[in-house]
Amino acid sequence: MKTMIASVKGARDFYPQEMAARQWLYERLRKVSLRFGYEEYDGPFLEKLDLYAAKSGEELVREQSFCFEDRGGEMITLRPELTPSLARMVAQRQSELIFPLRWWSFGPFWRYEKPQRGRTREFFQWNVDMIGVNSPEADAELLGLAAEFLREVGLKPEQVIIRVNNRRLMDAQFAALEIAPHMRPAVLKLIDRREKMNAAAWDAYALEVGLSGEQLEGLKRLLADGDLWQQSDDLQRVFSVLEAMGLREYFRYDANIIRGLEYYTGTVFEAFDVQESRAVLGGGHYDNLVADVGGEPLAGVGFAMGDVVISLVLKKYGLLPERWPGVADVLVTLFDMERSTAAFAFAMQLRRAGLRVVVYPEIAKLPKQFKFADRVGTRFVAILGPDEVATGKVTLKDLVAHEQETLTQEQAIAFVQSRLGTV
RNA sequence: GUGGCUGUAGCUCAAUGGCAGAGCGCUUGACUGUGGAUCAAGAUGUUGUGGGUUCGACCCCCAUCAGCCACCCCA
Repeated sequence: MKTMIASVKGARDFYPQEMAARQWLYERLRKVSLRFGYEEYDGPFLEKLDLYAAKSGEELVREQSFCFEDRGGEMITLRPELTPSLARMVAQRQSELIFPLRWWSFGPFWRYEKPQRGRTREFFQWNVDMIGVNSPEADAELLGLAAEFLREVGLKPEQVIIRVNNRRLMDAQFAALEIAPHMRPAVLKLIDRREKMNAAAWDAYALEVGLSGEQLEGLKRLLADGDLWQQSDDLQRVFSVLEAMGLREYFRYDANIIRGLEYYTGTVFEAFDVQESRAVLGGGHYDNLVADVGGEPLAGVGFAMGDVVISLVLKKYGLLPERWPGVADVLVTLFDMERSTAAFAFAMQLRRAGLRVVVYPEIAKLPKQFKFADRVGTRFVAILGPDEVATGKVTLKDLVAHEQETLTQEQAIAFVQSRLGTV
């Protein structure tokens, strides 16, 4: 084999089989998005570096995104996330858009990270946002949409659970523990890291952050309290709506859910594969989406889901279809040179009747042509040999039913359509 | 960005420092107008890449690339 140029690190090839899986996923999330009245949109794949520098940490952008200088000397970034583009798009037309708006998107993103299982440098992400509203009911709708997607793809609450918390609730609890406001970001980070450290190391880390022993004990009590949500009016209303939607079983209150992002101000949530505690999707409520890019403050709620982890999870639970429908319904064989024009003509009739048809592209032995049909998964094989052409007929074999009949061409079309259930 | 494990046929993997193999898949035939099954025969490798040690390297050493695992991060 000649030397081959390797693909870019962390990028994936989508062979037809993988493309079918991607399309399958897209169709399902699209279906759920539309069912809830969300409109599809997209931003540009290229953005100015400044757009992200304004919001995210500069270091993150510089070290974890693909940046380059264009010919005019401008720093351009392959979009690492959609939210800043969304904020700009909303701000640009803030006075003419109808709020609350419900938008969703599915497209490629790039992050310059070290690839490993479940993490690639090029990935697809589903983004769903409701903007211009500030209510627990809006949060609940979006949570419900996320859960409905899980249900739609066949994931059960025992497999993937959505853990929910609320930043304001946590803030009130911190105040009750007399944790000073300036320490709260560090405490949030502390909580975020809890599941990744052993208990003793975490305790030490907590004291290092500046918590007193008493505060640490209080914090632990708080994190273990599964009923804490009852002290939050927001969460009571969120869970009540989810209950009414019949999706309550997908959700669990968990004080450990914080989310790294600074702009979340209210309800936050993360869906996890229960077995591996791997994050499948995440999001939350924000008070101010567009002010950083020059608009008037707007509240909203949104979440994002990458295609990589959800695909791994679906595959693990056997929910990704293994076999995709074959590329065609009918293979028309070529018998010999003299009979080939009849084959091409018949194939065209089948296509005009709405069937997916391939003609074997060279004259070959019938066993070879049948084998090809079997392997690519066409259900029917049509033969126009000397006998058929002489009588204006066609022999049609159903490879699934192991039956064949010699019919007129009109009968043959009807035969295939009825067996495929397309009529 | 840090540390670790792994890289051998299209795929999954063997091979004590001494002739590079198996299963699956693939090609052809048994079968000149009929796929899957069976049987037979056949093809396929610069052992990721580049150096080094050695009489001799898939094996040992160094570097590099890629994948995986744990950190980091997770917008």
